Amino acid sequence: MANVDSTKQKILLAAGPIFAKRGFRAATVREICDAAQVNLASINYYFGDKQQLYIDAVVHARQMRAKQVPFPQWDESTEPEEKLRDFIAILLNRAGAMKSEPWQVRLLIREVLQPTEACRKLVEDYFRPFLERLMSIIDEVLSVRLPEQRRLQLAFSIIGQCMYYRFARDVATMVVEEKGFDDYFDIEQLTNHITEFSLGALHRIRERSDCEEREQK
Amino acid sequence: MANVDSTKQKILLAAGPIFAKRGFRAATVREICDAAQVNLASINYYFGDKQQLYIDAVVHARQMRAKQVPFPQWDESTEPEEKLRDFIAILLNRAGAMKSEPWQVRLLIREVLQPTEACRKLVEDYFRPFLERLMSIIDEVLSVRLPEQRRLQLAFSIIGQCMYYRFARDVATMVVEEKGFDDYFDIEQLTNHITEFSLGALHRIRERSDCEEREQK
DNA sequence: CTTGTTTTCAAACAGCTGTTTAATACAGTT
DNA sequence: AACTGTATTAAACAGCTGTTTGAAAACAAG
Repeated sequence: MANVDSTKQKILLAAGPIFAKRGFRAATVREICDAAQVNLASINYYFGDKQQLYIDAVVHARQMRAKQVPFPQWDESTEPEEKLRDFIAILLNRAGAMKSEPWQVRLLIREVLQPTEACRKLVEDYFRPFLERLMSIIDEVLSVRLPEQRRLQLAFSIIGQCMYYRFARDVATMVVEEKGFDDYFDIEQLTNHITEFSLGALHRIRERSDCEEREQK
Repeated sequence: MANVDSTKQKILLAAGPIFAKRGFRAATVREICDAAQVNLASINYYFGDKQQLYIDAVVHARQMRAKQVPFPQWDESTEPEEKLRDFIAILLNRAGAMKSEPWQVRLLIREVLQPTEACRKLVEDYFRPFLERLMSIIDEVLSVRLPEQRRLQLAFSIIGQCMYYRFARDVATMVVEEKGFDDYFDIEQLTNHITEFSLGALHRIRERSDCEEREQK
């Protein structure tokens, strides 16, 4: 039953890349069954219908991806600036910025751009904890805890910079393809740039908040 | 022939919102023809096939959107920081950040995320000039012209912050919906935040580049 | 082996898809 | 009034879609 070669498992493994490549609608059950080398009726037998197979495939992809790029172990001596750099590198890596990403990412991105029923779990189990972790790093960098909406805006500014290279990758590549793009837009370079850019902005905010405190006194 | 009520025009106007809502594949010629109140065969008669209608609809959407949110007139006395703020506001407005956007935007976003044949023109006529304009503003803010790849990275960091609120809008809304999101994430607030964040980062870069110049001397 | 259950299979189904066709209606011209 | 090129229409077409079906096969338990 729980064998990795079981029909249900074969379907689930074959469905992920195909849903990722074509999207829910364009992916056909015949293509999935051909790839899984199972009979056409198997999807309905094991999953009920195509939609339920899709939901299961998304959940499965998230579980796989969470293990593939784990967070490092930080101790108390780790500087918050160092944590921020790690976080940005992880986000760029998980998102597969500026390079062909694994199918799991493509499947998750589809849910971000056009959420279906599969998305709510995704947010609660995956995105929200991710965001909270970033916001606490921001707190450390700033040495103060700003109001909630400010923390969110700052976190979104950092996430936005990273995810842009995934969302708009094709267009960005087209725009600058003749300028020797590849050399300067690998993940390491992007990590350096986004970390520097964001730390510059955060330190500027800290300085100003220090000034305001002094003025109020 | 060129009447706005001509059959071809009716099809083009009806096709845009439907392609935007459903995507190329899920949109059906029957739905478009019903909405346009024309016969089923009219699309093939005037456009050849469904794909050509889609390409024409994308081009049409771009032309409409370019007029809807124009750039302001800047003179020589306009501060570069002011230009940057205007630019960010325009980008957020054009992208329809954090609110239901016009169908033209939705159609263009589809091309950014998954380019088809219609995308190349879009890049050359629309995105590339937009990017160049931003990079020249960055030059003004920094008072120096950095190497090309640095200018690009900086521009992408600013565009990425803005476009995040369009790309990940649904997820972002879900993540923070219970926190009184709406009040702090309208376009004006976002313009203030992203401008401040980006200027902080840019000014920090300018200071450092000044230091490096001084060290080299 | 026999029985009962689960799994697999080829075939068919009903519905929707983009496209084509041939007949018709409508202008403008001679 | 007859002709002509264009525009519209209802109908049909061929193909693909997800799903269902009923029987065959495989399997496990007694």
